[in-house]
Amino acid sequence: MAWTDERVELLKTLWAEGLSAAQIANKMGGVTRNAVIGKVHRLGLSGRATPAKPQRGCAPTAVRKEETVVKPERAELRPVIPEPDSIAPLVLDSGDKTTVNTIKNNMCKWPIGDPAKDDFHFCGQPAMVGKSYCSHHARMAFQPPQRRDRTEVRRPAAQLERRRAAG
DNA sequence: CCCTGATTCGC
DNA sequence: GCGAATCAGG
Repeated sequence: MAWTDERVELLKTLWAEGLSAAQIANKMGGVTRNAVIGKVHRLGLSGRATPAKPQRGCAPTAVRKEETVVKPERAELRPVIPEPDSIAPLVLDSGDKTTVNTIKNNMCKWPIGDPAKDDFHFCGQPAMVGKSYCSHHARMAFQPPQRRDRTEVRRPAAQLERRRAAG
């Protein structure tokens, strides 16, 4: 399937409409979301409605606004990568928060805060049946095994073989 | 696991 | 120029 003028127009239109690359690819047919994204890039349409995102590589450097970055004490928000059934034992006594003593079997056990501190608690959202986390956190917990170290993942030789096998 | 866009690089 | 594979993040 080639990118005819009409198809490019449609692409630009849908992209401007706010549809995702996958949605556009699905609508147009004959192309995958990768093809759509690739084309979008070549057309210089990237960026769209996703401003607050430093692309990738986590190297923001400059571009800093003091008016939005205000964090006096950030001691919480620290996923410690727990295990589905063995959250580290910890103190309790809090009442309001979903602590180790108030959490139920059907509540999300995603830890929030530092297990060594008093404000440690759990997500507490309704967890999926048979799971220990809510749908959102359940996905987060599965991320690790996918990719972790990537010092030399861009090895041409490694990709080369993959290319020839699938390409 | 599902998804999103971003990037690379052989073709 | 194209787009699969992959990355990075949610």
